[in-house]
Amino acid sequence: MKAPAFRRIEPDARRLALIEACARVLARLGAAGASVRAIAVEAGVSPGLVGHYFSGIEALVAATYAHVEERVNEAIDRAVEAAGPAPRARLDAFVTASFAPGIADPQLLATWIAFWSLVTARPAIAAQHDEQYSGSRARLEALLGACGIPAERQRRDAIAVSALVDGLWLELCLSPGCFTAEEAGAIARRFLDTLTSPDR
Amino acid sequence: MKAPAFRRIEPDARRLALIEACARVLARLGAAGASVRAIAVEAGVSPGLVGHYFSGIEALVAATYAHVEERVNEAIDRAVEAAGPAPRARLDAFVTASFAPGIADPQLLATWIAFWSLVTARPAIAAQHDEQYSGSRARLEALLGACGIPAERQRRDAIAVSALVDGLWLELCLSPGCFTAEEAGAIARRFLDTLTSPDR
DNA sequence: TCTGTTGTTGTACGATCGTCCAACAAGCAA
DNA sequence: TTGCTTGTTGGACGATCGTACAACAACAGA
Repeated sequence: MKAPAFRRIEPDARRLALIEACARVLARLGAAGASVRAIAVEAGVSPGLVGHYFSGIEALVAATYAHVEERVNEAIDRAVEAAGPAPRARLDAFVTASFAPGIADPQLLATWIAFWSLVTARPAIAAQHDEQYSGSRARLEALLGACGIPAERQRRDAIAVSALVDGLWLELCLSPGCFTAEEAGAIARRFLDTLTSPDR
Repeated sequence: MKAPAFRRIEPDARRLALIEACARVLARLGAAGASVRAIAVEAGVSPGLVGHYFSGIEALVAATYAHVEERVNEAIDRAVEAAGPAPRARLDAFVTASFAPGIADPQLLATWIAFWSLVTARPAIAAQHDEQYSGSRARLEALLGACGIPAERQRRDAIAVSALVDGLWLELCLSPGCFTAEEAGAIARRFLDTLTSPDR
């Protein structure tokens, strides 16, 4: 009576395990270290299994980006809901959560970099990026609309807020010592003041 | 009488030639394609020469980033100078030039991505990034100061403008079809309006 | 218990990677 | 012209990459 050499698990669960292993490897070793073998070791499976669930390493990276971005969005949404019903408080919670520990994190940046490096060359991945970006912007437009931003300004302002938050997030990940998450949040909230001010 | 098999050139010129070849390869093949051999072919030299001028491929990428960023800064500075003496016009020229063709360019993004992927893991490269970022921010602070931004607000506002411009620039490179360079410039100039408005 | 399905293994393969270094030759000084 | 310095070559080297595939075994159903 010996222990089984491996366990079969549901395909969706295995896919998820590989995605999460990929995210951990990206966080630990960076974009350059995310090889099929390293990911397989992290997931506790053999290298061949990666090819069984994903058409290639690029597809796994793209799926990992989609999964990590979804988790980030969930965390931000929870912060927005926790802020209560006041539209402006919800908008503030959105930007504050974007710089919270675990979100503005150098280890997360590696996943974004690995994905960005594929966007230019692979049309399918560029389409995925466009889709995720427009989804993120739509949620921001809804928050802005609730604050009284007129419909014809929502697109432009959502692009602006998104760019400001992303730029601050990126710099916070690249040089964590340059300015703090609190400063980033204060800068972003001050920008929201100018957008929601009634005299514009 | 036969043509020489190769030409000796001044070390600084050879270094520059390798850096420019690296930039072209990054633009054409992306971060993943920037191998020693591909760069050597692009420069018209043998692969061994790369190791003779740079301690490794990472050092060449770092030098390439520094060089490309300097060229970008020069182009922006030229635009600022061409705007004349009016401080606000110079500030507008700064952001407008940041989205000009050849600056907001997907081909340039590959150089930034290749560099960013090294920042987290390599302390020396992180230090280089901090230095280049603070230099870029200092020039922005000077432009803001000339517009009447008080000294105690210059650091915060420069961080904000830099983040907004970088965020717009990044998205413009990743999805060129999502919004235009003109829209990005308009968004950034509108933000400058709020900063330079006398009532704040 | 036995059988069939298929998730999983482990390796082999060719390609490509970064680095290294002995040999070569271009160009300057004598 | 000759000799010396050293920029440059080009291949060898081991490591690692992504992918493919035949064989194996876990597990459900009979």
